[in-house]
Amino acid sequence: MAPVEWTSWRPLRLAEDVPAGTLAEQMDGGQSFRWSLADDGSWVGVFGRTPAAVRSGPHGLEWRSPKGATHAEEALRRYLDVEGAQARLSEALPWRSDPVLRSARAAYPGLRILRQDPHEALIGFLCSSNKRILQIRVMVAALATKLGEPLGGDFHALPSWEAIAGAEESVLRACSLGYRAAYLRGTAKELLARPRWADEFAALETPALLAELQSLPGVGPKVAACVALFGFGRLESFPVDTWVVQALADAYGLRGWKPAQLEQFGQAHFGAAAGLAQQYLFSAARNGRLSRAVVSVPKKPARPRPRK
DNA sequence: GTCCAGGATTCAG
DNA sequence: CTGAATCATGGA
Repeated sequence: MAPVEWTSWRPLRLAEDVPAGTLAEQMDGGQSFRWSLADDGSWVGVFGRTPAAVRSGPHGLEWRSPKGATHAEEALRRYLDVEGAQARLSEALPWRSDPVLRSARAAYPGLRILRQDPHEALIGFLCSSNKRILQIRVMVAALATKLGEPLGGDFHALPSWEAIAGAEESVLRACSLGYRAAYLRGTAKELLARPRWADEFAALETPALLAELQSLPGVGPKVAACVALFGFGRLESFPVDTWVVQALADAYGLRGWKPAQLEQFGQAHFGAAAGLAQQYLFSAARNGRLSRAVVSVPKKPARPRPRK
């Protein structure tokens, strides 16, 4: 395997600067599971079928790709939302009146929701249940290496549904998937017959999208919310995992609330970019940087509203 | 050994 | 409908 020849580093010219701490959280904070920290401090990985590297350099965020890659810059600018749509959405979040959100947002300035493709998000979060981020990354890397198309160097695309559905049991088991192997195979078998599934799903309103996602094996409320947020750009989606449960209990006084109730609270309280607010809180909570001040103690709704 | 992880599914009530 | 048990694996 010939070593990869990289282009020189080039600036991305962001709407808002991204410090190294924010970049680390963005590339390895539980959104995508495809990026690794290289010895030189840069983040190296594959998005879609494009290998790339990014780093927080002396002149802001910089990128490079293997020589010969076409459209890598355009794709990366989209992936990282360089154009700044999320900068405006973040500004519009209620951080002025919410000191918990304000401190979480200040801890990770410039943090963005990665605009992953649906395939990447779905495979990643099918592996995510009851697993830590590091282990999810290992599982996804094994899937790509064993079943994904080689992209040069040691880079591999994520496996197609056809490759997953046709994989030997021993191969999947060697990816440390545990019981999630059945989730992946089950979803692969259903989507194998729907090559346009991502386009069909993308045409749905968010409630219908969530319902369609949850009809897949291994996709429950939380995984569906993550795939909608990270894979389909539904910024209003508010995934509730164990960290968000703890963050909302500690900092918002919402002890004893069930996940569906917390999801309803998050969307009502944070609005159109609730998913982005969720990512600030998730990152702050997971890294022990969440403000402990209770900002509000709303009344618990009598019944969680069904997701429709 | 015990507990937990960006939970989902199945089953008892 | 809700809550508990179960699932496979690895790290703290």
